[in-house]
Order: sequence, then structure tokens, then C-alpha cells
Amino acid sequence: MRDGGGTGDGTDAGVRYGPLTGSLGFLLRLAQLSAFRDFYDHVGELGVRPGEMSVLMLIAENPGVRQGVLARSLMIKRAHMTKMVRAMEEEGLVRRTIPEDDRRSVELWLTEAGEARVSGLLGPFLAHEAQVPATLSRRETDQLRRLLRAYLGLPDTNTDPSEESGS
Amino acid sequence: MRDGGGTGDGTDAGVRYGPLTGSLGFLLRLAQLSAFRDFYDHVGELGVRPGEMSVLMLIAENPGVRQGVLARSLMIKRAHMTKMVRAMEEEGLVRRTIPEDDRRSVELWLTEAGEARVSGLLGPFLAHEAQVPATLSRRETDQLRRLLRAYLGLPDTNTDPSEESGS
DNA sequence: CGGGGTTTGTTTACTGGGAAACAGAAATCG
DNA sequence: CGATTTCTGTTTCCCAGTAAACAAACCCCG
Repeated sequence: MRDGGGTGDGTDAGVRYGPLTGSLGFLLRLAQLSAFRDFYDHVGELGVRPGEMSVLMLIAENPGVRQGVLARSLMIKRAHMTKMVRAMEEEGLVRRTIPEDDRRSVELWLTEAGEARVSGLLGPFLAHEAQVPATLSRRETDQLRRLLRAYLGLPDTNTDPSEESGS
Repeated sequence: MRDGGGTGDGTDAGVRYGPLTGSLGFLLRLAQLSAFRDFYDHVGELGVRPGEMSVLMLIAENPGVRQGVLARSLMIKRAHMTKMVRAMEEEGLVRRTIPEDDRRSVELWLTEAGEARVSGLLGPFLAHEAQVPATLSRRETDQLRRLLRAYLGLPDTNTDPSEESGS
């Protein structure tokens, strides 16, 4: 018998969290795990992982972005970005070019297959994102996003939640 | 020498995040990485990782908790919990007992060394947690915590912040 | 010009964590 | 009671991601 609000998250086991209850880092970790699980349940069926999707989308949005900038933007190490991008190059999704003005760096572009991949993923992804987390109201969800962006120091982009969603 | 550029978050590289800007999962991922980095900067100096700390604190708060319950509470797999707890047993921090009424399961207890460890970590940890993230006001921080707990389906525990001890 | 320092990507070795298969104990059901 | 199913922890193998060392290119300054 679960105590009322069992959401299936696995966090309703009746343990006392003690000092962790108020820990922002701990809550962020649990929330991220929960969100990724949702991602796998919905978008993951299309055979894409969160990391791959974020890389593809950022290249699509910033053609020719340099590899290190991409790594820093996604807060992962350059070493790992090398592996991801190399693998995606092997898959024929990404093209890597070396600019003349700085021959250390690598610029990234989507191939046609890469663009097709993004096109195919965008719909399901946006549909997934449009869903309200079921434990929050729409207003709370918007506020949570806003606070997370503020926490990260990202600009408060007014991505008007009233737009598209139809298409 | 510490990198003094921007906010230090590494997310200010000028890239356009596109659909990811509004993605709750993506923002949660970045926020979690940022929070863990803070943790390592402050508490990590004491030679403890977030996972180890959370396990110790949960056992301290719930003596005799079963291993699987602990795993579910922290949203990690039992397989991994086995490894962590075994390692901590090797270190002499945790004691594992098999209850008579269910000889499959394992109950976890802190040893004296384990309790000493928790005692030594609690102060720095609480001091770390008391810090407001510098990009948020105190009120926003509290609200972020509240929204994360709601998102996770955790009870809205009013962790009385009345002991902010001077600052 | 040339020599240090820095940046960029890469390689290698390592850690945290998951997936799947498994064994023993418990529960269920004939 | 025995057979089957379920639950718990464990093992093995694998993947995402990091740390550290490195080489090439760039930059700065004499």
C-alpha cells in the first residue's frame, strides 16, 4: 500500500531524507533522472539518446559551430565530445571541417542525413516537451523552467509557450 | 588559477539553444551538472563524492534500511547499490546484516566510523547548502526547491531554514 | 625571427552507472 | 505438500563521461 501520492517515481518508499530533503543538488539530481526516464519512455523509442539529440539540435541551430564551443555549451568535456562527434560522423550525420583561419579547431555541420534525422526527431521531441509533468500545473512548469534558466545564468528567453504546438 | 570568465558556468558561449531552450529535461541536466560542480568545489575537498554522501546520510537517517529501498530512494539500480555499499563496507563505514524474517534482503547500518564520517561531513554540507546560488535570490531558491519537490512527487516538507547561523 | 604560454582537439586509462542474466529466498497457487 | 512466480541481491558486460597527458596550431612578447 502506497501512501497516497505514489507517482511511481520510486521516491515514495517511506524513507526519511534528512538533510538531503533540502539539498538543491540532490533534488536536481533526482529530477534529472526522472526527466531522462521520461525522455526514454517517449522519444527514446526513436532510437536516440539525450546526448545525441542535444548535439544534433545544437549543430542544426548553429551550423559550423566549433567542437569545443559545443562541448562547453552542453557542459561536457571536449574529450567526450570528440567521441560523440566522431561516432556521428561515422554514421553520416555530421560533417567536420577545419577552417583556414584556425587550423586547430573543427567546425561541425549536419549532413543531409543529419538534417533528416533532426526533422524526424523534432516533432516527437516537441510533443514530449509540451506535456506537463503531471505533478505540476502548467504555470508551475513554466516557473520551474524560468528558475532553472536563471539558476544557470541563461537569458530569460521568452519562448512563448502559446506558439506552434500544432504544426 | 581559476577561470574567471563569464559566470563560470560555461553556458555563455553565445550559441543558440533552439528547441532545447525550453526543454525541462535539458535544463535539469545542465542544472544538475552545475550543482554537482559546486558540490565538488566545496564539499568534495573532504574526499567524498555525492553518491557516497547521499548513501551515508540516508543510512544515518534510516538505520537498518534495506538495500533495495535505499537504491529506489536514490533512483539508482540495485546492481550499482550493491557495489557502492560493498565498497563502503570494505572501508569500514557500513555494516550489513541479514534479517531473520527475510533472508534475501540486507539491512544497512553505520559503523562508528561511518557515524563519525557523517558527523564530519554534515557541517560542511549544510554550510554548502545554505549558500544561495548567486544567480538566484533566496526566495527564488526556496521556490526552486519547492517546485523540484513537487515535480518529484515528494511531500512539501517545510525544512525550517531558521538556523542560518549568521551567514 | 624564435621561444614560452595558451588553446584545440585527441588518445589512453579510469570511474559511475545501467542492462541483462542469474541464484537463493519468499510468496502464491494448484 | 510441490511447482511456479516474484522479489532481493549479485555478477558480468557494456556505455556515458571524466582526468590526465599529449601534439599541433595559434598567440604574445623579447
